Amino acid sequence: MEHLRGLNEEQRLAVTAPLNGQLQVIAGPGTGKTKLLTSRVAHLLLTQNVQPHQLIVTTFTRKAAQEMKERLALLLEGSQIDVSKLRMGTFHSICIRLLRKYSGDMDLDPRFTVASNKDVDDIVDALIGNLPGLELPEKADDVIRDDQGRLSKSKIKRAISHLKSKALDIKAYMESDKHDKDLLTVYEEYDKRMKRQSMLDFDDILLLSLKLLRKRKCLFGIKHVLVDEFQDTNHIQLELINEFSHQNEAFRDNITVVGDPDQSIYAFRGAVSENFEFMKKMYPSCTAVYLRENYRSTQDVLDASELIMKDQQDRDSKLLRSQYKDSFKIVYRNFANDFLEAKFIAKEVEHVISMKLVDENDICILVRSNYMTRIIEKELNNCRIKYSIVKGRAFWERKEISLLVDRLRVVVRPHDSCALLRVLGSHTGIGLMSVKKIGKLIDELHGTNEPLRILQDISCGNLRLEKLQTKVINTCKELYEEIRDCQKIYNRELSDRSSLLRLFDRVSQQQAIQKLVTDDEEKRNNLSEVRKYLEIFEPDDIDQEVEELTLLEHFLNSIDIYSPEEMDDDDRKKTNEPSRKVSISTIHSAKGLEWKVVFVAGLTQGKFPSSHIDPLVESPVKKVCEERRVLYVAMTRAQQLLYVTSASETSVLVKRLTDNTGIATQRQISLSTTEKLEKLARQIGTVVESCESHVQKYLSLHPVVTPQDRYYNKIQTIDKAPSIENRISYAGGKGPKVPSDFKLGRYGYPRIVTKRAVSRIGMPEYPIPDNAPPVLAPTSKSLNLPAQAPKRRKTLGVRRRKP
DNA sequence: GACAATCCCCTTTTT
DNA sequence: GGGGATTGTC
Ligand SMILES: Nc1ncnc2c1ncn2[C@@H]1O[C@H](COP(=O)(O)OP(=O)(O)OP(=O)(O)O)[C@@H](O)[C@H]1O
Ligand SMILES: [Mg+2]
Repeated sequence: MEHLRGLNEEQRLAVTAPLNGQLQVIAGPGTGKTKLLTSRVAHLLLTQNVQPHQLIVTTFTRKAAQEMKERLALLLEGSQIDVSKLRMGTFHSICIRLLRKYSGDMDLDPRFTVASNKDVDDIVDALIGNLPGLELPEKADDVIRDDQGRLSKSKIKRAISHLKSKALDIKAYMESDKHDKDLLTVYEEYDKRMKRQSMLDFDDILLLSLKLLRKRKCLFGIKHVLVDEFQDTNHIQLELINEFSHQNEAFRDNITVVGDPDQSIYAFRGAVSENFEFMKKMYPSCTAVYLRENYRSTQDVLDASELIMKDQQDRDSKLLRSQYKDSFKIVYRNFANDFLEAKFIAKEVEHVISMKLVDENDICILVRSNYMTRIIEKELNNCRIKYSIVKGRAFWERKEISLLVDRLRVVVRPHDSCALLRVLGSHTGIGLMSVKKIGKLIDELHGTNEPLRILQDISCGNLRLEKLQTKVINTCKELYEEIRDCQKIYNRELSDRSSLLRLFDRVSQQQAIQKLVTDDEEKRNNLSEVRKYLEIFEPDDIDQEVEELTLLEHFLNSIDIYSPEEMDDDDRKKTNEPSRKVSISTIHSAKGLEWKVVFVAGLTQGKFPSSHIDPLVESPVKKVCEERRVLYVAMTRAQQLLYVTSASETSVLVKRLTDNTGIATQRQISLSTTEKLEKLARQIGTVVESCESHVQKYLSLHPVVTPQDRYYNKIQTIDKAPSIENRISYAGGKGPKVPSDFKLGRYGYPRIVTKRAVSRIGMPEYPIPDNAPPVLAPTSKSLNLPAQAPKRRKTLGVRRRKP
């Protein structure tokens, strides 16, 4: 029984549970739930006479699905079983395939497109503009309005998504007695626009699939349904799980779910960990398995994480046992500002890599929100550390890429007004107003005319729009002709790969794209990535049987399902050179993953927990509980070394780390003595040469900074100047350019900050390198500072330790 | 009045 | 990376 190897007693019990029946595995992080689920799939395939296509396995991300497939392939080696036939993926990707195949049953355009975030944004913006009558100050702050009574884009999006995740379509919502009339109007407008463009949003995909499966047993062969990360399923997903398991009368109600209520972090999307209880009520015969052994982390990581959760109400403490012999104290450290925090992380990463304790792939830096990655990127760049930002679909949402994709969409999707309007807006000479006007026109005339036709009418003067400048009309004409040109290059008859590549080349030569790409190597590289992808892209088997779509259409559809990481992987297999990169990720997308070294950055009051309040959906207390779980998930990603850092004011979430002595230190003790370092290396399984010198280097890495040092390197504050610390230290942004003659500080740090910045993050403090030459103190006058440097000596940050 | 360019500030989390 | 305000230009 090869597939049962490497499992403990309890895990084995779960893996070999009967094919028929329901099973819940409820256990903490790193206890091997995902491993168990993978083994169970193998077990069912190998010993229970189950074919791959008779199983549904849902994972939380596409990456997780990919990983599970790879592990399964290993477990099933030599067995003739074709892993690719498994229905494995996220709920969404499984359902998209289903809907394409059975679109006929749902009266659905089989060539439907999945609306991107941008599409949804544009649609909601347009409908807000179309419903000026709904701006009602007296209804300020309701479910769809902001504090001034205007319709709010984000609120509308959330409200609609919320309805759909409770399986309320327009009809059902209308019939519910406590519906909001205005929300209903907005909902209808939204739906109208989506339908017109044959678009489905993420919630539609689940909702329609549920309806489909209830109407017709499309998945009649399914014998068992397996679900990972069950604590983050929402109402409609639980319904889907049920429906999946009702498709085959001979094998009804066969479900295995695994998860951990403490790791439920998607409440904002309707996830309810109570689904464990709901499921138990639905299936009283459901059995449960609990696991205690943790195979991922050291005991210190587990203890610190558990300590954080002590504040959690309604929770039994969960004592996990680490399987590691040696354990190392976690690091918690606060910095004066986020700039220094990022610098510390970069230095630390550089150190552990340079001593060959771990390599880049063993390291991850976790943050609460996406924007926090920028400052860290910048510092890693400074240290020439290779990194990659983990974010599934983000590649396709980059400016240059999405513009290209929009232009491709326009060529083959005649109803796609979202893409057309964005393409239009990308031309110089056409501004917001013109786009809005034309958008409105498309809205009004859609019944009889395709968007492209309307563009044509505008460009040849058939449709006269008031106050539309001739400049705009000319641009429309240009665009129209260009699109026609493209359609000559690529169409139903000319849909081979070389035509597609020719189309790509034509489109990427276009001015708006060229303007973005010149002077920006990264953007250029991104575009050639896409071209490379087009060269090798093959539609999925499953998708191929669906419809006679052209290659380009298949490609556009695949964007909804595949992440660029997979592109990257293909690439890597080809060139056969493993790319080593530090991961930077939000905590939410790091779910289920693990690294030897983990940094959790940005535990700063107001940022994490985010000061964002959403009293309409959750109570503030619940919100903090969820944020605490987010931190718990983050910390439990670590196998050996865990760092938690913050800037300026410390988050309430980590109070216990600072209050309790002996939990966290300010730098890694395991890197600070030869003996500990050797132990650590042994546990990791690497060989570190000359530990002694690395320890010495580590001790000097974060030098003690005296107040005098800080004083001499003090920052000049001025009233109105570019907020340099933003501009220099953050990648991107469209703020003021740093003047070319801008003086950097003595040590390469910015010396001028705005008063506003100082009030926000406090006066920056920069460490002085050991080899810094002496500096003459500037006069207090020139610095606008008190005449005397602070006298009291206080060690900042690191305390010297006895060797 | 429409548009582009510039500056300042803020930024939840994802399929 | 973008929303919003402001300014200068056509
Ligand atoms: N019985 C075991 N013996 C040795 N290693 C194990 C065992 N079970 C799991 N592991 C290892 O422990 C690590 C964590 O396992 P896994 O990812 O399955 O945990 P999990 O419960 O799914 O965690 P999470 O809640 O974070 O998703 C993996 O590296 C896995 O290979
Ligand atoms: Mg897991």
